[in-house]
Amino acid sequence: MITKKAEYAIIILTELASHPEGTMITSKEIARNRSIPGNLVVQIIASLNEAGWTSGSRGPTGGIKLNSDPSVINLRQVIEKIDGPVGITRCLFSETPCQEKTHCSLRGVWSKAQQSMLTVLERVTIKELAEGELKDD
Amino acid sequence: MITKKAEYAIIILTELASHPEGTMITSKEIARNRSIPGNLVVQIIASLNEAGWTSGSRGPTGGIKLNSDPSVINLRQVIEKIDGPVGITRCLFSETPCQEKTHCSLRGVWSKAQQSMLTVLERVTIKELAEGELKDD
DNA sequence: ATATAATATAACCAATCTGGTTATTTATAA
DNA sequence: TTATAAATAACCAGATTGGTTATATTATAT
Repeated sequence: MITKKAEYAIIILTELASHPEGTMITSKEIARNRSIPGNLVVQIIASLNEAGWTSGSRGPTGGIKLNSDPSVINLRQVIEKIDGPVGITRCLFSETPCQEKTHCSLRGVWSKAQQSMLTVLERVTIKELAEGELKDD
Repeated sequence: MITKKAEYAIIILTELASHPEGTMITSKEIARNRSIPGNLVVQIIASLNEAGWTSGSRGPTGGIKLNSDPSVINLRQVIEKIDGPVGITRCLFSETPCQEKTHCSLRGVWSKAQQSMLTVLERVTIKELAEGELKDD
């Protein structure tokens, strides 16, 4: 399952993308605007920084700003950065197919189903999400 | 994540489908043939019985037999019988969208991604899996 | 009848994962 | 030098998973 932390990460990036380019906002503001526990925001942003998508500056007037063009960050990337590799079954985590049968038909099915899901997630960017929200604010 | 029990359930049905129609095999045989812990097989078959796909008869000469045409059992059905409703995110388990924004763009994305995955799983039947195995036995 | 082989049902359990909380440290502006 | 904010790390309770164990029930073979 895609974790709530990954979902929060997407929401945090969307929040950042919904402010004018280069703007800094504090993690506290993000937490308040999006109803995410404050300390979790900080924790998640650490990963987003690691990916290079965001960066923070400390002290008063400090905050977080978006470093990357939100149109090039897609949801799969964010999910995998936070949760690690996606796998809809345990089977897909093992490098090699189990050897129960010479060829396990199931593995191919899992793989296809998962790829189908990931393709949808790859095609949605943070920018699109941010724009999608504007429509009904 | 699709649990190992659901995967086992599919494998058990495939094993049953790979024997001549009407044949009974014991849960112990299934366990041995497919390397599944014996007691788990019994546990899982209870659910398969409940769905009407299989039934057991007790005593010596007893065993399990497939009641349904394996070409009408698809993987989504089996997974949902064992694991309950599928949800790739917590969000999709709540009946109503959260009200953070008037319209949450994310929910639609999750839903589309999940549906895409489920469609693949719906299109694969137990019969196809059983036939797929024959190719390289 | 009775022992045996099989399904059926239920309770239990250790390990892992999740969604947090708490505490501490570091940097910076005023 | 003090307040504010990010950064980092450790901890934790509850849920889920993938089993195991124990016991009851039923049907057959002898």
